[in-house]
Amino acid sequence: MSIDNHPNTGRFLQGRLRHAMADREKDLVEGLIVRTEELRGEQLLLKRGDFCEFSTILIEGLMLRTIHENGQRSIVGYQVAGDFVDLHAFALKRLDHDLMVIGNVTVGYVPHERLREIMEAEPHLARIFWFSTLLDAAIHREWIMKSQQLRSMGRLAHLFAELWYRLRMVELGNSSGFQTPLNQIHLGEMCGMSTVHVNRCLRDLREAGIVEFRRGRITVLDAEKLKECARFEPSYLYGEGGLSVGHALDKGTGETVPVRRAG
Amino acid sequence: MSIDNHPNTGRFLQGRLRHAMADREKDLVEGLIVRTEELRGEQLLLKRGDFCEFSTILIEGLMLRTIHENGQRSIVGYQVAGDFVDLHAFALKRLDHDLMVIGNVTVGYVPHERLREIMEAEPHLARIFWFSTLLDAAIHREWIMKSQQLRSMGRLAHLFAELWYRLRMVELGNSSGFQTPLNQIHLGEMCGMSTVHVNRCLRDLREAGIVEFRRGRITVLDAEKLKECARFEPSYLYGEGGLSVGHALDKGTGETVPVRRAG
DNA sequence: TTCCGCACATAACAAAGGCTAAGTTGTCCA
DNA sequence: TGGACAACTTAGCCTTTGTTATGTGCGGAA
Repeated sequence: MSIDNHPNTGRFLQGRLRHAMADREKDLVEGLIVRTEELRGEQLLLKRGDFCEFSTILIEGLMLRTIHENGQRSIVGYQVAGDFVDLHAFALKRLDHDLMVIGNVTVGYVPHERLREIMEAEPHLARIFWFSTLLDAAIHREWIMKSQQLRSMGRLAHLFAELWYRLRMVELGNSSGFQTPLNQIHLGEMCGMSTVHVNRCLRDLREAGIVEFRRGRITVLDAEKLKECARFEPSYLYGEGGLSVGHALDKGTGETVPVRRAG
Repeated sequence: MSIDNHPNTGRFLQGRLRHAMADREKDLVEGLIVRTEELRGEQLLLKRGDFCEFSTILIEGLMLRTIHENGQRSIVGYQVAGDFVDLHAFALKRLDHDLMVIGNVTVGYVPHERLREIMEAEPHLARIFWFSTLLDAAIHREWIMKSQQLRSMGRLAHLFAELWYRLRMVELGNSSGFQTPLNQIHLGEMCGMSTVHVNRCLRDLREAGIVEFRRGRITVLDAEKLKECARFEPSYLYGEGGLSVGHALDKGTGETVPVRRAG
């Protein structure tokens, strides 16, 4: 099935890259996809150490970046619909972590050969791709920060706040909450805590009137309290529309203010 | 002072990028530096939220990526001599974290304008720059994993193991250990634990005959025990020489083995 | 030399969170 | 309809870690 007649094309590429790309560029990127695949349940898509010759765009659903070490699994990140999941496989070649799908997922495959071609022909797109991987890194840093500064309830709240924010950017979820294929085990693996303790904290969050987690449905009871409890400050997601890649590079607008001169 | 007569030029760019670049390319990158600066003590180089028009190469010393939130400081990463520290400022423009120098440091400044030019003229270098930021992201992921899977003593051991490994890649440090400007407060901020507990764990590590920390000198007492205690598996640092960017992209060698076909 | 300040060290208590072991609920399928 | 199974829930105990308080040792400045 081509991307053009996929039922979810509407949401595709409306996420992190939407502000920085012209319509023509969006068409170009969509045209890179040589095949789409639908997957369901929890399964491994790519293994740590694999070499690959294609990258993956997440068209619909949720994907997890996991690392298995000494029998234990960690979830070190996730991607939502519209994300270019696997761009770093293009430059790294060998993956340093696993990619898993969860729930009902549609992925699109992009051969590295075609990526290479388009990046030479369209330097602006190349920078946007780079930006996309840098955004993942910024999210990683925020996760490191939260793991250092927040106790378990705050970490859970931060996860919910971030997920909610990212899902609303692609018009999934609304002001009352969102759906997710994650269960309490996943939450524990994402926040570095035991399942039992996840459950305790979920009860605390519910009783505090902040969020409610119930069988794959997250209901935000009080957005302000959630933000405060999570100390959630979304600027690291660069979601305000001014991704600035295109603008600053193409036009050199006055919005870039140097703080130290290098001359 | 130009980079050419800087006393530490020998180590410059011998780190993460050394295997992937031709001598000509190394010269090109060194030529990008318009000014070097020496700094000492602990000071802020760039602030979260700053916009900048240059990137930074760390020629000598140690730099920290920090995030201050509600009066508390987190160290979410660090760079060692030879690292291209600040490449992501080129594409992100607005920084999501602070950059601090610590100890005796020499930095080189590269204007974004020159980066832009060279990346268009030398696509291979552009991919190497991209790779460098992806390597930072891989390190972030490992930090997330270790914060989820290891208890405090293991996290500390992992930090020492990684630092030791990265410093030896640039010929700082030797088989017995290394020097560092970090103190116990920094260690706590890097591993997400209180200073008191850092001290407890350092005693445990010393008494277990694993590593000894003493006023800026880390002595590795038993490399095997250290590796085991930290569950340190350095493949995420892509340090084996096969960074594969140049190889796979330039020659399409047989070393890339696709695991899933996208056609 | 003496004093001051910073980094390091230790102890005692409190809080957070892990672990084991039971339940309970809901859903799917024979 | 009932049994199997997975996800969720709770309790109790114990380890890990944070907090507060206080002490020690070393190097630099007057």
